[in-house]
Amino acid sequence: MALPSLPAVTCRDCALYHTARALGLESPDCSLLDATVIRNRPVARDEILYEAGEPVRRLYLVHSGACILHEGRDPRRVAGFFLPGELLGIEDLDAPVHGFSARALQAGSLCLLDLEHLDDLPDERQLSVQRYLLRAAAAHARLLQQERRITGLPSAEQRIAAFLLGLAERFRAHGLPSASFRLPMSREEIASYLGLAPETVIRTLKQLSRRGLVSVRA
Amino acid sequence: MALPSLPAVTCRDCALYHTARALGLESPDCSLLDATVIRNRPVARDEILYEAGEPVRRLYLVHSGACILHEGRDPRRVAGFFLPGELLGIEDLDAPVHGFSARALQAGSLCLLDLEHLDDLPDERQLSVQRYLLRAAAAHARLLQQERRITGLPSAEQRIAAFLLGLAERFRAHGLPSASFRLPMSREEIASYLGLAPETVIRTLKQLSRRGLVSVRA
DNA sequence: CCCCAATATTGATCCATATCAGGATTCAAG
DNA sequence: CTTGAATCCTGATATGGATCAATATTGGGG
Repeated sequence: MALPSLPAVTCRDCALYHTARALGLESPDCSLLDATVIRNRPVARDEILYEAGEPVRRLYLVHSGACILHEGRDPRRVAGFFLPGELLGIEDLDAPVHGFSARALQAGSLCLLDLEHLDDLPDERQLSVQRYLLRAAAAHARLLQQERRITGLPSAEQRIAAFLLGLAERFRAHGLPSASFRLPMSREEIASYLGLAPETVIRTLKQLSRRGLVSVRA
Repeated sequence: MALPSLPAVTCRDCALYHTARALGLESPDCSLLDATVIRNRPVARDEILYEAGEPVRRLYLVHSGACILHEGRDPRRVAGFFLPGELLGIEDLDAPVHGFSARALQAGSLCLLDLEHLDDLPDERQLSVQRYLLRAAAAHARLLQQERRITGLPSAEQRIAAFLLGLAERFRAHGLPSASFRLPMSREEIASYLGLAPETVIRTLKQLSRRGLVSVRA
C-alpha cells in the first residue's frame, strides 16, 4: 500500500494494478493511468466523496479503507459498502448528477478516475479504458445480484451469515485476510443495509458467536 | 413492433432504437447494428435463452414480452425480471460462462448482440458500442440498487407495493402502459424474488386490492 | 372444447423479529 | 486522562409473516 506522505506512485506499485490487469486492462495502459487519469489520494474517516445532486465527475477505486453508499442524502438508507479493490460510482455513471452519496467509513486512500479527461484521450486508449470499465460494471452487477439475494433471505440469521461470508469473500478476492477482518460499519448501518432492526443484528451476531460460528471482538 | 413473420427490420424501425439513442448510441452506429451485430428474433414462452454453465456469447435486449433470470439453474431462485427495453446478460458479461439462467416468461422477441463479433469491428465503432454498453451497465446497476432496496423493505406490504411501482416505472420509462399491465410472472416467482412466502404475496395483493390501491384481474 | 396438472387462494397456528424501554460500553475529542 | 455522546447491548411484549393443510381456479395442450 502506498503511504499518503509519498509523492505519486506508479500504478505498477499499486496493489490494485494486478486487479486491473485481471479485469482486462492491458499493460500499455499503465502509462496512461500513471499520467493523469488516475491518482492516489488519502481520505479521512467520514470524508464525503460525493453527495446526491452533485454532478458526476469521477469513479473511485477503493485502495485501502472502506466506503459506504447512501440512497439520496439520507444516512439512514444504506445502499452498499465498498471494500479495497472495488469501484465506486458506477451506479450513477450514466446520469448527469449523483443519485447516491458516498462517504469514507475509515481513513484510507482512493484512486480517482476523471471522467472528463476520458473523452480527451486517443480512441485506442479510450477503448481500453471503456473495456476495463465495462468489465468492472459487469462484476459490480454480479455483486449487486448477490447482495440482493442476501437482502432477500427469509431469516435474520441467514441474512447476517451471508452478509459476513460475502464480506469475507470480497476481502479474499483482493488478497486481504478473509478469516478475520474489521467491520468498518456500525451495527445500525448493517441493519439498515439488510432491512433489519439494529437489535436483531446484535442479537443474531451474539447467537452466531454463542454457537462458535463467529468470534466478535470490540 | 416488428412481426415475427416479416424479414429482418432495420434498427430505425425498432421501438428500441430511440432507447438506444437515448442511452448514447450515436446514429452512425445504426448501420452497424443493422449489419450483423444485432438482429431481431422471436422467442416462445418458456424458451431458455441460456443456462448457467454455458459460455457467455451474447447480450439480449428484450424487444417484447418478458424474461426471468434465475441464480444458477435453480428455477426457485429468482434473481430478476427483464421487461421490454432492458438488457439481459450484463451480470455474466465478464465471466467466461454464465452463472445465471434466463428464460422467456411469455412469447415475444429479442435483439441479440454477439460478443464474439464485437472484437472484429474497427476500433471506432467498437468504442461506440462499448460506450453504449457501459451506459447500459450503469443503468442496470442503478436498477439493481433499486431492487435491492425493495427486497430489503421491512414489511411484505411495502415490498410488494414497491415492486409493483418499480414495474410500472420501468414500463413507463420505455413508453409502455404503466397504469395497467400484465404481471408476466407467477405469484411464486414474485415471492421467491422478494424473499416472501407465496401465500403472503397473495394475501398482500388482496389487501391492497381491498383498500382500493390496486386492482387485480385474472 | 375439455380436462387436469399447475397455479392461486383461503384458513389456522406458531414463531421470529420489530418495537419500546433502559442500561452498559466505547471511543474520540479536549 | 477524563468525559460525554454515540454506539452497543439486553429484556419484555405484540404482531406480521412463515408454515402446514386443504380447496378453488385456470389455462393450455391434446
